[in-house]
Amino acid sequence: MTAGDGISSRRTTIYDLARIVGTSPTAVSSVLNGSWKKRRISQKLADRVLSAAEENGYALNIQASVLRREKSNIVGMIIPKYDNRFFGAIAERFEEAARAEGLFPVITCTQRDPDLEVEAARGLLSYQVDCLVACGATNPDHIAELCAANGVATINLDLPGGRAPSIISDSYSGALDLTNVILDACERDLGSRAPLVFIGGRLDDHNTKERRRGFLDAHAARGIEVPEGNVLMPGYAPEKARAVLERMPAQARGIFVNSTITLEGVVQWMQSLPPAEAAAMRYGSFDYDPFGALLPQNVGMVEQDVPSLIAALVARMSDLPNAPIDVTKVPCILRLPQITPPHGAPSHSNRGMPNDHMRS
Amino acid sequence: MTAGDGISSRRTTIYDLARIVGTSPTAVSSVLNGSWKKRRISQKLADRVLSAAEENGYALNIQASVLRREKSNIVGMIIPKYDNRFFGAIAERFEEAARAEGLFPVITCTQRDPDLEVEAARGLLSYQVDCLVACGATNPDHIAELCAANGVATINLDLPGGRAPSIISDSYSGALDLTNVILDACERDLGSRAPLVFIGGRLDDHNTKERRRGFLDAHAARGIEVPEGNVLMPGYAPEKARAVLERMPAQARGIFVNSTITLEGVVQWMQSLPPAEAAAMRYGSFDYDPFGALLPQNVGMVEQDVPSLIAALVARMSDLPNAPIDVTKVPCILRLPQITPPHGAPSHSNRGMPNDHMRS
DNA sequence: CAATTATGCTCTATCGGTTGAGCATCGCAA
DNA sequence: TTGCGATGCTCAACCGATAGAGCATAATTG
Repeated sequence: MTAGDGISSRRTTIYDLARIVGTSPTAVSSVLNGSWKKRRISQKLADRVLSAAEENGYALNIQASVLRREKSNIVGMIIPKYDNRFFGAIAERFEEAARAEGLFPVITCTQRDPDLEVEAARGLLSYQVDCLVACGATNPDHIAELCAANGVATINLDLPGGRAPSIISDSYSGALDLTNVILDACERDLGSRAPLVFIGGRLDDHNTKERRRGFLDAHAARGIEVPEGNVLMPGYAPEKARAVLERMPAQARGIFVNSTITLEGVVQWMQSLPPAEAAAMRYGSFDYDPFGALLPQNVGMVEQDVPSLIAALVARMSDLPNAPIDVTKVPCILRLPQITPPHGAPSHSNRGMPNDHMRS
Repeated sequence: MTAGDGISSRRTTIYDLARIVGTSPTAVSSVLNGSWKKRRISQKLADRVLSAAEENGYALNIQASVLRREKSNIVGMIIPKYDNRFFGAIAERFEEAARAEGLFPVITCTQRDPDLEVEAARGLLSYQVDCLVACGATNPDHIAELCAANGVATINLDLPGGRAPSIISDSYSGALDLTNVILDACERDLGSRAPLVFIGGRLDDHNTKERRRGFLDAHAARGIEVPEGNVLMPGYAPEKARAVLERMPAQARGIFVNSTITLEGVVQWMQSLPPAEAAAMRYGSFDYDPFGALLPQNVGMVEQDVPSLIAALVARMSDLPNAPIDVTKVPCILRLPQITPPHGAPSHSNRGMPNDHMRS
């Protein structure tokens, strides 16, 4: 393309191209959006239009295009944070999947702020999104209502709602597995059969509720009773976790951590213990983090299967708006610590070792 | 608002509201966009319009609005990945800052793929962005040309370019500091004055070039010569790092890691060493990761100052399009390992301990 | 009381692309 | 030579919001 002179006052439009090529704006439009075959434009004219567009660095004005069309092909997502691997992966995969479907993804981050969530949703509605994905929303039903009022379909991701189809991880089974792994490690490494401590989240949060249920059931299956004081749910923040851990039951040896964010606080707390005391502890955490997985007393992480979550999401999106209001549960992946192989030997593989499912 | 019946065929427009309230679309529009005072609409009518909008769940059609206006108030950003703390924080803070300025941010992730970068930039141009931020772009000048051809201003973030203002971290000074920290630790803990190993990145990458320069200068200032084989730049991927580390110079005790992504590979490799051998190593890394910071032999991380980077970015954005094509360097923050306090004592604070600059 | 100003609103064109309808021209068969 | 479909393109309306111009009516001034 010719390098813009930097002060090219106006952007190139189909009217400019029409004048340059010597044809009508309609012909230009149909060539550029691919409907020219149907509209019986000659190959010759199409070629001329395309090369003129190239030469002039033409970029479609989506605003005008969407304004006229019935579907925008824009799909929106609200997401709480970008600061952990789970949500980061969700955002990346969602963008990838949307593009593969010929859709344009717009993601916006709501900082776990309920007001910002609604504001962000309204913002995306302004973009005429065909569909809005509410990921980890504190009040998915409110979002769903707002969208319904505008005739826009919604899907809930990560946290379920009652007014739209939901795609979530099977937190219960994941928690059951993780609890068993930690209990096994405590018995094997430390000879302890004491109940674990559950830390992080809030009881009004669906995932926390399910994970707590799995945690308790795993104990029950072994006939281990869990005192109420062993379940600590002060939210997700690391500082909160550190604070409540100061009052942790003395005999506890194993910790079930509800999220990697909370895990930060747990690890900080553990590093403040005398080394011998810290060495006599084991923990496992929900959500996967590559560095978190490498920390000394970590005996397992439950990774949410992001590619499958997104695949389920895309499948539901194609059914919209007639999709049933149901909940799809996607199994989690249990990641066990990599067995450190003898030096120089090929790295020994076990289920879910740290290199699976990583960067594509 | 009245709960949508789910089949509300069309979205509410200003024409609907005008009919409901019994006034003109112009009046409705001016009330909703705030220009009603200037247009001498009465408070009474404004109130009626606002409550009708509320009741009908009205959401502005940005497409139509932007189409008519001269400025879109949309700012775009392309970013390579969401999978580490640095880019995650950049995305979050950028959204926050843009909203605070009354702008609408649209971020799109390019997977470090040069073609996708251009495609994504073109996509954002379609949205009539007023300004496009190219963050960590492999070819910022290409993006800048594309934008110039459309009369859109660009700013480079993280990696500099020659055709637009650039905001980057002061990699050289950060690398100098980090190298000194690692050298000190090797001497103090291991009694070693051997040159460090530099790992990660590519020499055609500006940040890598600057960090390598700081790395070499820190050695030179101590009169330590660095053999060429100590500088390993096989890209950023963890597997690449692991592969080249197999051929690491035998006498090396300290490693300068160019990014947290590369650090993943370094730590995996180190865990494959016999424990005694691993214990006799120290490393430090560019970019901060809360879990990475807590790993045993980590003696320091250099955190890029995201809030300051974004502040500088916003400052430049307000100068556009007349901003000079210059490079703004923002100092990095050196994060040293937290001194583990005696059990029960209040946590001892040193420069850049893990809780500074974290979640707001 | 006429002239002026202020108040409160409406009309109309417009942004750029899309879509259905329409209009020439050409080739070919009857 | 007329008729008819196929080919290749253009016209005009429209999507929803906005901005400038305009036009009543009410309030104020000389």
